Amino acid sequence: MRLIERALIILKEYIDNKGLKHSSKRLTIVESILTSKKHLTAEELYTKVKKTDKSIGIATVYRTIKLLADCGLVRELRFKDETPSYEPVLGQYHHGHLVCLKCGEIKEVSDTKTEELQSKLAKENGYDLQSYRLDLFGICPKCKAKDGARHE
Amino acid sequence: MRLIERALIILKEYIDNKGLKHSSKRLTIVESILTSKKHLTAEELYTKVKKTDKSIGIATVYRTIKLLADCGLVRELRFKDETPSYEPVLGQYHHGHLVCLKCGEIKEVSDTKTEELQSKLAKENGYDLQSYRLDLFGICPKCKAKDGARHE
DNA sequence: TTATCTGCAAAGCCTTTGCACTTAG
DNA sequence: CTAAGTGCAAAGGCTTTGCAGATAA
Repeated sequence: MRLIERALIILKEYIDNKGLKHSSKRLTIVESILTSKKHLTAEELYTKVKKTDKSIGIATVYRTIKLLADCGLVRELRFKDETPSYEPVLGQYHHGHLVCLKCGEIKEVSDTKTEELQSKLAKENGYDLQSYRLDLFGICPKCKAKDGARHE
Repeated sequence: MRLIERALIILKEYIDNKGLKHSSKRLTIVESILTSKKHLTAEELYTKVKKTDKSIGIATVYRTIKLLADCGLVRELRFKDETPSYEPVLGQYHHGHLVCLKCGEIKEVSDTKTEELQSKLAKENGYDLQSYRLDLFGICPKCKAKDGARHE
């Protein structure tokens, strides 16, 4: 399954970059959530994970979820009055652009929170989100400095 | 301020319909949150409310927030790893587009939360946001039904 | 060996709830 | 008068954290 392999590579790089270590328990949890077709709460993931490795504790599940969220492989969903749940973010291609109206500079930005809302927004309308385009138009810091000439 | 008056009418109707009662404490809390320019956490609202009526307890703040959420006058925001906060939903009008990749249908969607995040996103990068474009691409419910070819 | 990883259980945080009293209708 | 509203403090539910032992590099 290519998407998952790619995700595992991303994770590996993240772990290596941060000087963290690999572990089989973590891998079990990662695979459990990445192969899930639906979002899972921490408890549900914990239950699922235990089927593979009964010795895993829920603290590790939480720690792994946080790790995955940090490297962008999982995102947290919160529905009204519900326990938060987590869903894998696989081959989805997401980023937006920040465009300076003065100098035309274009900067790529990505933001999990924004994505999350977009996905939710689509879902609320019954759509399956496949991709999005987000363009933010404004004045970049450099031009502000030149222009405003009075604030930072 | 017309928007707030309208909100108070909505609330009154909600209360009357449900056979609930009016109370000055509740009104204080409602006014505090509806006139807030930014979203507030329960604690922040509690603090604000206390300036008007020191005898209000935080439990009532929570109860009132829930009431307002139920009648659609306030919505909950949850940013990653942050305490939930609440923002008034008044006459705001913001929108992006939901575009169906199959049939091309374009639907306007509006969402304050998304806009707020966009503004935040721009800010994080040092930009002053002036406008934005948000297009979400996916498959609309109708096309999903047709395609699946085995449902509908 | 050293820093990270883990399970466990305790601690934390935010929110809800039970109770007795107050108050609107 | 009756049912809803409220403050207070206790109870809950979900997450995080301290610790000591296990483990990757």
